[in-house]
Amino acid sequence: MGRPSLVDIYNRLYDRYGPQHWWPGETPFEIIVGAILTQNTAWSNVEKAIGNLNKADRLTPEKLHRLSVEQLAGYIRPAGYFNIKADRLKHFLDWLFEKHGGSLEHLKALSPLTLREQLLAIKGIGPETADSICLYAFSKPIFVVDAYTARIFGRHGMVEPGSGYEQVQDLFHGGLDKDIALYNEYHALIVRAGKEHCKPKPRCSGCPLEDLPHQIEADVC
DNA sequence: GACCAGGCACATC
DNA sequence: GATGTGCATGGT
Repeated sequence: MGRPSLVDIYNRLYDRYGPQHWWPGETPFEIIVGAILTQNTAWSNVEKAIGNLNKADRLTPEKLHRLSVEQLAGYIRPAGYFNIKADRLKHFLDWLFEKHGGSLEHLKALSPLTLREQLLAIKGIGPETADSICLYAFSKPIFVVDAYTARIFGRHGMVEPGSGYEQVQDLFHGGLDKDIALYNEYHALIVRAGKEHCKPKPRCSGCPLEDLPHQIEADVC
């Protein structure tokens, strides 16, 4: 088996797992909040935090913006890192209201790269969070890279070991059609496969990509 | 109890 | 520029 294309790998993942129905958020704003809360955190914990905000009827930009950082932290506690994330939500909301009048429509009207650049300038929003917001909240054609993406494609020798975020992203931007639905589903499938088969300590057995070439022999279980 | 989770900022070398 | 550390809850 030689090196497969990105599309081959996509098909293999899709055949195994089927559509993942991402992003599991109701509205663009809920997706943005979820993107910040899910930083290094299991989605099940994020759901509890978002549930708290929903139950308290706070899940709009206006209502969240009125809360103090301490109040925010109280609601999002189950998501972990709640002090830091409350601060990050606050930074986003302050920026949203100061620079864009609190309007998500205003954000949606920005070009993909302008939106990405502005999001990255907000303290607490790094490349993955910015790109998740661009793709999943605003349907911008930007591929989302996460720890699983780097790990899986690194272990299979498709990106150089130690590659940075943009280098991994370039692989996908260069090798795939600029297709929002494809970007959306591909990232979700990578996360799905990673959860089951690509832990930091390798457990490749049963992985749909198990028989593909691996970079480091020790990475094959 | 150990390990892991859909990162990021900051300190230090 | 690379590498290490703090941040925290909750599931397996």
